[in-house]
Amino acid sequence: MSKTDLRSSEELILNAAIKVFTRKGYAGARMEEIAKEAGINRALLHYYFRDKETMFNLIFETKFKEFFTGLFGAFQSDAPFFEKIKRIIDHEITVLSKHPDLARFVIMEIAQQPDRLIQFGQKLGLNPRMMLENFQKEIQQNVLEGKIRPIDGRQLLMNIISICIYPFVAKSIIKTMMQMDENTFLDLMGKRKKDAYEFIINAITP
Amino acid sequence: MSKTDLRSSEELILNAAIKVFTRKGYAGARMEEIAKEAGINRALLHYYFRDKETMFNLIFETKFKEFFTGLFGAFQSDAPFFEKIKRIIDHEITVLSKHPDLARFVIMEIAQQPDRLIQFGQKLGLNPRMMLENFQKEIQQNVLEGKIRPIDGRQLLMNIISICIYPFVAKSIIKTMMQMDENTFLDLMGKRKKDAYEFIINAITP
DNA sequence: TAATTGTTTAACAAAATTGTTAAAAGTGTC
DNA sequence: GACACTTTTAACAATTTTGTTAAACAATTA
Repeated sequence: MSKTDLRSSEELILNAAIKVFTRKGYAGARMEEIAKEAGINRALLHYYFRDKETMFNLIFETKFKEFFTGLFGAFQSDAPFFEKIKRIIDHEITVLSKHPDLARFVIMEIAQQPDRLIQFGQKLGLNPRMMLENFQKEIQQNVLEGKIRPIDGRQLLMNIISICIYPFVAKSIIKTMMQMDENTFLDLMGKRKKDAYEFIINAITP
Repeated sequence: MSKTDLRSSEELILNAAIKVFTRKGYAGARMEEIAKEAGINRALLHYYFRDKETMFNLIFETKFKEFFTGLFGAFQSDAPFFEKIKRIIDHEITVLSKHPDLARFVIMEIAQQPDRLIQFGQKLGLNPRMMLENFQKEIQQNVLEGKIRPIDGRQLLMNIISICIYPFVAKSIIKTMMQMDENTFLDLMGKRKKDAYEFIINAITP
């Protein structure tokens, strides 16, 4: 393959590895399948990347960042409270619609090895604790000012996140049960940006 | 080991297999680890159960049933609408609090092989489609009667399920970020039965 | 053209994992 | 004690998966 090809082999391999790892997880992924998906042979995988674990860590770091960074950004924006909620919802649903296996992959691999959350969080300079504390303070503030009903900040936080992320994690179940194809599902998720926002706002306005 | 022991080896193996499979998934589970967890040797695994796949299918069927049957029951109870929602929430949070890996396991394995949902659903005589259709009709009815705000039944359904299940799927992330130990988490889930109910009711009452 | 880099092939080595077998010993039952 | 069933041991076979190597070829660059 010449250098004038649209994508270098390295890139082809990386994209293939992303597909296979995010679909199957570390334990279920096969180097052979990655090579096949990339349209090259197994030897070349090891020419560009040391081994399976190295490859996985590279991809996990990318996906970890993709999953958390934007979300943290939305949480930390200085928009008014309701607007901030809107941004969180829009951002999550937009990102997860584009990356079908992202949420499931990250959640599963952290469940397999919880210390990855600390490890990669530090590596990327994310501070989940401070972020959550600030958001909870903001909730408390709004409760005190009577702008929203009294509610445990942790529960509201979990509700917002759950409503955004769960449908993508359980996508195959939802699609089967509701008899939707991929496009119908994505369409429903598009509408969900508005629906979820209204649902949450109705739930918390006094 | 004598027959007077509290648990038979078969039972020990099964419980060990449940632990390992639900924690690691099919691909990540190791027969060796199951034997170790059961306190017996690998040969005995094959004495009682043909092979890994047979074992897995047995356990998956059990867990599939555990995950869906009670939930379907709650959906199909003939309680009034709000009471039904309350039962669904209570049931889900109670079951998932007792079986920490249940939701993640079932969701992940169905994501790996979506036809399992149809296959095991039929085997257990569950009819997800009819159940969902009935619940959505009930939502429509309540909307028409003005008892709840206008809402897409599919979205409300997803909201209820998401709020109940997601915290258990992402448990390790939530625990780390909110700096909770296991007991604190379970305590929060206990309170969540009431909190989630109020949140949802507030969201839908006009 | 020579040198460098990228790529394929094919064979193979090494490791991990699963599954099998036979022999012996333990257990309870008749 | 004879019998059937359970369990352990230990070795090993089979398979799958991962990783390595050397040789040849292709493409690019100096």
